[in-house]
Amino acid sequence: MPKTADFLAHLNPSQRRAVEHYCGPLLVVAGAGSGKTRALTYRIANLVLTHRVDPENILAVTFTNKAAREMKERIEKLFAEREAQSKHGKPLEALPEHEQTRLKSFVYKTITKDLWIGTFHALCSRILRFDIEKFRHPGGYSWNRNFSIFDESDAQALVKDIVINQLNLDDKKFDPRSVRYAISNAKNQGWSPADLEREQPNFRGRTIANVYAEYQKALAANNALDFDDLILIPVQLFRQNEQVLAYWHKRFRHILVDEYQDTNRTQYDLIRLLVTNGEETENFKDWEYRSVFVVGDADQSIYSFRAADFRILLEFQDDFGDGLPDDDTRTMVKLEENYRSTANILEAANELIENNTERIDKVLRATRGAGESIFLFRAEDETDEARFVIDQIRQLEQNNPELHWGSFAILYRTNAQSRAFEEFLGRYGIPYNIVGGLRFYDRKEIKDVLGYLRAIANPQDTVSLKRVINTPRRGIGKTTIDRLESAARDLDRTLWEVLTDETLVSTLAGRSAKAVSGFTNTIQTWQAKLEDTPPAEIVQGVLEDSGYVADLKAQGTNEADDRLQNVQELYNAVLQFEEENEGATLLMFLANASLASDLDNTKEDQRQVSLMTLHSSKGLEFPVVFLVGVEQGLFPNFRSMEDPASLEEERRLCYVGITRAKERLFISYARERRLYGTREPAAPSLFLAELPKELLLTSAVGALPKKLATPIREVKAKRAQESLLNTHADDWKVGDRVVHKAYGAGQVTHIFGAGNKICLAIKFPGQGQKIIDPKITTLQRVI
DNA sequence: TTCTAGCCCATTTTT
DNA sequence: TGGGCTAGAA
Repeated sequence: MPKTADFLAHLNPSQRRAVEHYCGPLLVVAGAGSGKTRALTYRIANLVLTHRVDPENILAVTFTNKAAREMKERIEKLFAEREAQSKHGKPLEALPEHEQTRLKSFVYKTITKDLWIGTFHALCSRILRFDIEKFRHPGGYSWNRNFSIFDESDAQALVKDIVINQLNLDDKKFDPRSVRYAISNAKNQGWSPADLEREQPNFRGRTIANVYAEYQKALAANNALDFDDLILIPVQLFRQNEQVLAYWHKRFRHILVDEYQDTNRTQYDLIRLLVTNGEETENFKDWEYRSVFVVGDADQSIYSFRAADFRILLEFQDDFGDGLPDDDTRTMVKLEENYRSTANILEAANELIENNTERIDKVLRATRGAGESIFLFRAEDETDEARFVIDQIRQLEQNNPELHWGSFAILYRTNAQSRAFEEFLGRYGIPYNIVGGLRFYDRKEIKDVLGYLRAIANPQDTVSLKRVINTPRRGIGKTTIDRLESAARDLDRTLWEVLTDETLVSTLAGRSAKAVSGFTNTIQTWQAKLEDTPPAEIVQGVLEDSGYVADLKAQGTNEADDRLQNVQELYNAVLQFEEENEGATLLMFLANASLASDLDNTKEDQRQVSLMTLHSSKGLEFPVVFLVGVEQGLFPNFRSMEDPASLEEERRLCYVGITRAKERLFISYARERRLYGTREPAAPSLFLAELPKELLLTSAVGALPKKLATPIREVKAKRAQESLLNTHADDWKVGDRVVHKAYGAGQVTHIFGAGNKICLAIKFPGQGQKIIDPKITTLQRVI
């Protein structure tokens, strides 16, 4: 029998309840830093080990590739560790390298390979590769399994073309961007064009619905789906085809959803359909060998502008759960113990978020000491603010050997704020990394190469075809393309069909005709090899045959060199993909690339200061955090100040920012700020007034403190000293709250001995009573 | 077909 | 302030 206790022993009682949950619904309300990933991974392990659930029957959904990858890695490690213990009686680390590798690959083959862990989009695209040909669109459109996935800019371009060229609308009134936004929103609510029209029966609503209908038609003509379709189409398919739904319902007996507060209506529908096999939730009772386990934190819901709706989380109890009050319910667990931040930081976060009305009551409990005060700095302007922040970083780094550049993060509301900080970081030669910004797969050269690959895999993809038909320049200009396209329209054929029709092409001017057939030959050559050629070989061949690399080399500029390097990087990514996925096809690589956010988000650099928006910081933690630009109009942003719901979201964003900090938190605001070229006076954010005054250390009249009051090292020394002094019986009394390094928070229940020779009995929730000598073990008091 | 001056605009963005 | 896009020139 497996020793289940081995990995459950480290859990606190709430975590344990979550991890040991077997069948039925469970909502895990997981505060920041409360060990939510741990609960998820341990539960999966527990399902497999204790309840003998077949890994094939487990579906775990995340929102980011990074979260999915982390979960996979942690589960793999958990199992490998267990194997090492049971086979060798040693921890994994203690085994020789080759044995570690052998165990890991054994675990992969027998367990993790069969788990479905991934983002909503990746999982849905996998389902669609099986079943999209069974989907019946009401407009009669159809897709095949080679479908392309259009990214945001492809989608945007398509909408723009429809608004301006097809429907001849005024693009001032119907800004393609906001039209695209409205369409995306409709899809995320699960609305068809007709539904959208019903929801908004005015001229604007009708017009947008019209664009939506045309847009969907165009997507189908390209055999393409946008990100929203990847979720919406499976939902529609499940609703119209009982067999298909029954298959997946039977397959996914245990469904886990991470970041549940970020789900939108369509994603919720997908989960609900899979769980209940299409039945209404209130009628669904058949929980035998079946569960839905969702983890989230309404206080960290910051993506409502992406149609995320945290009310879905708030409604879970009425929806799947028993609906009983918090104290009696068996379908909700709260993880409130925070293992990340000092008590001061947590108290500030708790006080701030109390000002929100729409939430589940929850208070983060500290398991660590009070820590330092939060430092509030008033800067003259954005330059002064940057100077302050960089000064602090330099001093802290110098005075604290345990801190390195990677220990610091500068968090801001808008990307535009990064400039001033970059300047000062550059001036002092401090390495830094801006998280976000232009993504690898959004680079022009990468989109070009992927355009070729998509055109090969899916020739109906006219958007990709047009992207590369004259890249590099091969003399197929606008007029030629226009003529080909209008021929396609007249004959009701795709552009590709026209391009490959020799008779039609021969009507073009001689030079153009030759260029076109040269291009189509290249594409056709590789299409023929698509099935039985490894993707890397196709990529290399296309790069050569198309002249893309040759063209970049010929340019010889620095910019072209950079592009070449990125193309090389993409090639490496294909190779790596082949290595990691046995029998990988080009189609698989393309799906992966369309859904990947970045290549290098794997490496977390220890040697660079991180700069990022508050949104990007969710899920991360840093020893020292600078929350900058905390001013009215900037944060909260002026667009959110009128509407109470938006203001609450800004407050949650602030809450996310504060809870990123482990040891020290600095908050700053400026008296005036240059925005878009003009200087504007600025006022401190209302969020500052909501923080407890006694936790804030403020700079007097904005003067720069030369040195930090107490660098971390000194604080640590001081704490150690305090604990040494605390050895007199008089210093302790029953009821004192303390924090122990390994056991966490606890309370003194007995004091033994007298004078200098004492020891304490301390009760740690979930771990029983321990006898501790405060002279030997460092204890931190909690006030 | 390609280049460039000037115009407009401006949160956040897991996929 | 600066990046992206368009209209007009080369």
